[in-house]
Amino acid sequence: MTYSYEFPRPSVTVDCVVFGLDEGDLKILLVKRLLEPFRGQWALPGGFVRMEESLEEAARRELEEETGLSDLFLEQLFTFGRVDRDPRTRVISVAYYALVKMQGTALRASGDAEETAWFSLRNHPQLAFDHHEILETAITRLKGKVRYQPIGFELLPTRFKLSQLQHLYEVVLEKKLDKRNFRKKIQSMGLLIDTGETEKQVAHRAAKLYEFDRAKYEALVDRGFNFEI
Amino acid sequence: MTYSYEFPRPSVTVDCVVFGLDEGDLKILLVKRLLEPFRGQWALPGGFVRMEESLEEAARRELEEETGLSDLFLEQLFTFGRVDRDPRTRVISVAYYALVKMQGTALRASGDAEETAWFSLRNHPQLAFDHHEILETAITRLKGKVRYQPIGFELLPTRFKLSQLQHLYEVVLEKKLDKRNFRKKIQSMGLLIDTGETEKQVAHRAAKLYEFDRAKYEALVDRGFNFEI
DNA sequence: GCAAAAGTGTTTCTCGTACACCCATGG
DNA sequence: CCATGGGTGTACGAGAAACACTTTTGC
Repeated sequence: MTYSYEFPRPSVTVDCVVFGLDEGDLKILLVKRLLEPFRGQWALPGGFVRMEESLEEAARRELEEETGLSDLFLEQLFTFGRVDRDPRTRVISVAYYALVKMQGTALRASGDAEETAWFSLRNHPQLAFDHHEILETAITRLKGKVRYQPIGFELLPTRFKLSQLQHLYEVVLEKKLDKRNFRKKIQSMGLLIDTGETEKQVAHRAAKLYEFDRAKYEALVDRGFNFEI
Repeated sequence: MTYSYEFPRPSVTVDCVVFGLDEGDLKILLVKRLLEPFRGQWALPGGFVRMEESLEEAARRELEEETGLSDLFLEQLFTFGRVDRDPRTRVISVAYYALVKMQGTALRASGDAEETAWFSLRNHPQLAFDHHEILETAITRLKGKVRYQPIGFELLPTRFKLSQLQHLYEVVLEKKLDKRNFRKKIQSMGLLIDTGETEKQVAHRAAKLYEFDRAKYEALVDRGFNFEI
């Protein structure tokens, strides 16, 4: 081994911003820390990257350990490396963001988390480390990306109503959308499968339920299609 | 210190994809490695992150040391962390991409680089490590970003002709653009300063020279303006 | 006077936007 | 029968796309 690999090494962690949609309210998942530093404070789920796993594997493992969540949409966000971002030693954090179908998903706190809970996006406790900055970066990314890639569906149940889809965009983009124009646009893409089902037992006309047609989307992308809301 | 900081630590490097525009041809900057592994092979400029510098500082320092370039547009790209991406030990690389005004910029090889040179984007030597993957990621990012942010100007001299600007977009986006429509669109944004100067000594009608109006762009962004080509 | 690049307007068509009423269902 | 959310069409205007000729300059 040459000299170069013997530079002092920073610690490397992954941290995850997990978004969920709860009856039209955008939420994030936080864990209460069991360990120092910031013991007892709320923070993003995350932890140290092990030598035998990739960064994404580390993120998925930590999410599973601390919150019980698995199989969710996960994408790398940004790597945070300010020298003093951890009060004890040099720690570089590779941040990810995740989207989860909240309805019917139970949380389980364990690992380095004392407690796990969902918080409303604009009403959450103060966060440990520079996690507030990570969160802001994730929100910006989500708002930017949701318009150009069909990732919003990751926040909805597999079968959903058009009004749920519209509401999702309204919440994420923070602006009202016109119902007829929204429906016209989304339907014209031809990416929704009409399941033939409707909602049940509602005190008004029952809505049709749709599914996102992932296979068709991927075929269209190959032909140069660009999703855009 | 708690147990957690005593996990084995990976090495952390930064690697930079440096783009330049040379008479209408998109180029990247490579260095020939002085050290093992991959000694004598071409690679992206980069190196180990030191404990007392941030990631971006590390990227700028390595670029300065290995190529002599400073003060260029630099933005974080992606972090590569496959377990076996370095044959010797675990190395996580935070990749950046940079844009440089090539005309009038001289290179200087030093540091861990035996030699430094520009290569045409689609005709370059095989690269060390997973640097080919990093390069492809950078190209995709550049193509995606150049249409929505005025970063193309970073590749042109401070004063430029409209035809140079159009040519830049044609090269990066890999498609021909209509001259009249391009000029109409770019001029309608009101972000170009007419310097009153023209090119000199050319065997045809002399072109007007423009500068990008960064201050005005930033003011417009604050009012919700979106750059788009 | 010719080669070479600069510069310039109009028409057509697509797509985004604005906008209001009837329908189905449960209580 | 009423409250609640579901579902539908059209007219207008802005901006994208297509397209060809004249101007300036050096040699």
